[in-house]
Amino acid sequence: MSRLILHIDFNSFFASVEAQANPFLRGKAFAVAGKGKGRIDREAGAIQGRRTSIADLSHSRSVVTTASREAKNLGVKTAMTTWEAQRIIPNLPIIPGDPRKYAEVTHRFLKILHEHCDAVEQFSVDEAFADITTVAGDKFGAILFAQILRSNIIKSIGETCTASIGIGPNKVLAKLASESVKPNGITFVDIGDAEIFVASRSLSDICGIGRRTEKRLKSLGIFTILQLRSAPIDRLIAEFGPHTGQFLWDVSRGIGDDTVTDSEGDDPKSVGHSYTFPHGLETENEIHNNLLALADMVAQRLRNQNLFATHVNVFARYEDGGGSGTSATLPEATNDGLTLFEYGLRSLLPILDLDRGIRLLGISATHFAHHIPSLIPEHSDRYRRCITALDAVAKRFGTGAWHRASTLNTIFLERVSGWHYDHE
DNA sequence: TCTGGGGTCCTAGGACCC
DNA sequence: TCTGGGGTCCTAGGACCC
Repeated sequence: MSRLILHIDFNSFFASVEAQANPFLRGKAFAVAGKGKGRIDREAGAIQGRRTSIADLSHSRSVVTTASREAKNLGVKTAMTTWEAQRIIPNLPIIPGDPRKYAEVTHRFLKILHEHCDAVEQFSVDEAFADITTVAGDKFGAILFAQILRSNIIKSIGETCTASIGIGPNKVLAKLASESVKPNGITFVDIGDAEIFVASRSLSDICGIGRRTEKRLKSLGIFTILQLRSAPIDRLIAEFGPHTGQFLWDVSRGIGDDTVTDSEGDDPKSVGHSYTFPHGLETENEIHNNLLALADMVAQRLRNQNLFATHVNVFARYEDGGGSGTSATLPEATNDGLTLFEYGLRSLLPILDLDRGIRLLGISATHFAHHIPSLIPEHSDRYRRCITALDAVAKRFGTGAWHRASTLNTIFLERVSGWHYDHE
């Protein structure tokens, strides 16, 4: 028997939440920018930077995270630079993103889903899958369920936060369905109509077919779902590998993964931060300071979630668009910023080409172990007490409330915190 | 067409172990 | 010492998502 999988997707999520919080924004064109739209932290708002300055948001490389519906109608798009957006709509209000606020709303809608569904899988800040097979029973039960869900969300979150809901026999179809009636619709795809429904969409509509895969398919003479359906499985596997090849063959027939893995209580797989500088970095000293500041932010979040990492990844992007990256295994699981920084820097420096100008630096911690390392010989009690106190400060005032003195004279900190230092 | 910042998963070769 | 096969870890890179 086929399952009933529901996908819910909020429309202009960050903008809707901002409009809910501030009635003056309702019905107006505006954009949210500044903080990334990533998978959120389980403990709400850990990356919150309360001091985000307007200067930060209008620097030439910052982009629009979400545009309000009114702004979208006038041509503002996600991922457009704020500079471009304001060229389209002069004086377009740019609201600094507030992860803490969004995480709170995410928490609320996931809670509603959890109350009624067997399994709920969070897909991003504003999207989730839910298995409603037993709770809904059949097509009519499913549509009724979606309608009740929507009214519960409006009651709990507010009327500006509208969502599209898609229901289908698997996750790919449910997602495709929720996208087919974008603002505020409910779409049901029966398993019997799956092949016809998929064929009515284009290749790039499929979650899992990105720019590259679409281009490669086109180079093989495959431009539509129907053409994809007639491609032999051997050929797809030879071209894209066993995993993607099988996925493509399946998806063209409306076949897909129907297992909703409950993500409640899951640990993240990685925790990282990166930053794009307004000007390329050219000295080892600048690399040092910025990487340490980023490592401290990562470590703080690890401690917040009681995670200990055994691997660290570091990466850089150059002014010319190229990049370098590497990873290192740590001798022992840690959540200390200095340790992440030291191992990260040690593996990054040899492969870094300073002459090309560093436009972005990033560091992330992975491979988590939950147990507390047996001993941390290199750190004194005093150091640990100090870190504990600083974590308390960060928890209260947000990441960015404190920084090491050695990292103070960096471009990155000025941007993140809004502080300005006299470089003398 | 990468503008950014946060993630996930897969592949593949080499080292190393049994 | 080499024969073989299987497994895992490590690193690097690619593709995708919002």
